[in-house]
Amino acid sequence: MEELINYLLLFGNLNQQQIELIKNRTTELQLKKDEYFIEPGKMFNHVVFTLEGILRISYYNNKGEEITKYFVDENRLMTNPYKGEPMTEYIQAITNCKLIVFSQKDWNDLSNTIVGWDTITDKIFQKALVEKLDRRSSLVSEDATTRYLTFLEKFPTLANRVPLAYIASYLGITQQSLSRIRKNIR
Amino acid sequence: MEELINYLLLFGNLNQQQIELIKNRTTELQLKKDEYFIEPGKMFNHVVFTLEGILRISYYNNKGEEITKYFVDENRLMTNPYKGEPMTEYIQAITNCKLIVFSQKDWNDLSNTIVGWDTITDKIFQKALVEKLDRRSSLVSEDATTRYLTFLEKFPTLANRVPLAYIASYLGITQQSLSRIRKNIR
DNA sequence: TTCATTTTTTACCAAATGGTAAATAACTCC
DNA sequence: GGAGTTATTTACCATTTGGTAAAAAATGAA
Repeated sequence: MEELINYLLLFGNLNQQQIELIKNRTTELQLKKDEYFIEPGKMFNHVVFTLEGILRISYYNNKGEEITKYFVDENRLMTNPYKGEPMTEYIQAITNCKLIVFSQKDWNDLSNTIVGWDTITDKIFQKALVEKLDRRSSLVSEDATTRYLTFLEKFPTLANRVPLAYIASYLGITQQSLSRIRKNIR
Repeated sequence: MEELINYLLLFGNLNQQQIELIKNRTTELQLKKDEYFIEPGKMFNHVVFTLEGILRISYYNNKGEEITKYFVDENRLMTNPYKGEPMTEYIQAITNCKLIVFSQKDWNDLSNTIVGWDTITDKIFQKALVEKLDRRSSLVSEDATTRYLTFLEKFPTLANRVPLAYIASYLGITQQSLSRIRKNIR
């Protein structure tokens, strides 16, 4: 809970009263390892903050392969960027997760009550998007080994907590290749 | 000019008075083919709308290769997502360009004068980011031929107007490979 | 612990892509 | 139009990565 408040405070100011308003609107949700939180076709207009655990966002490409688009680790705010449209992606818990979930109604209430709420949270969402774009972008021009090394740099804590197959899929290589790369770099 | 207004109106309402305010704040800028508009290290807190021509956003990776991160074609609003920080990327005109440029001051004035300005423009910037992320993301898991076919689908008008080397760089392949792919798919 | 299941590693060969180099084509500037 | 420049294509071979298959290791359940 405090984690969320501290995170929000990095992007703007909130007084004690506003912080109480926020706390009153939060719901905790636990997910078990491997559990799918959201699947394609479902509406998802909630906002989620990750207290513990790792989420994986994935989809099936037109070759029928399941592609990991990105991971969401602890202390991140996430939402459906195509708000109002059915999800096209899966959200899956890779580990046991503890989440804070805002319903669309609660989120709107906060938006209407707290001056600057949208400014703060839009800043957060935009920053997350820009970072994701940069990471995904740099992968395109790198060879497989460099992709993995970059991944280790950017997400040093994820490598041991995420199954190899998901990392390989995120990097756009086969798991055999990633296994070979792991061997070669040590 | 009308193009910009029509574009903005796709994302929210503006009355005639507000439209006049916007028009009064616009400056036109022409760029010649191959001219660099912005280079790394420079501050760029402007907002640009593309009336005519194609821009290319690029950077040097750590192997010293110049990577094309994305193209900006006609009728798009663009800005530096790392506002306040020096640019890390180049913005180059690939063709002769006619742009509308808002200075930071003019932009802020609009933001302070027009109710809903930030809502409209943030929506535009976020949508652009989400689309870029999706496109870049899908490239990661595709082979070279599929990358090019996807590119043709998404940007049918760009293929003939952008030099092959830039497209290859955008797709993360060599220009020789792209040339070979072009031959094979006809 | 033991067995069954899942994950990761390894091996081998085929296919795709990269790197170097040169030829051809297209474009620019006098 | 012609010379020089730049962009694109082609060829050849080396290297990387993928696909199939199987072995080894790790994990989980009884």
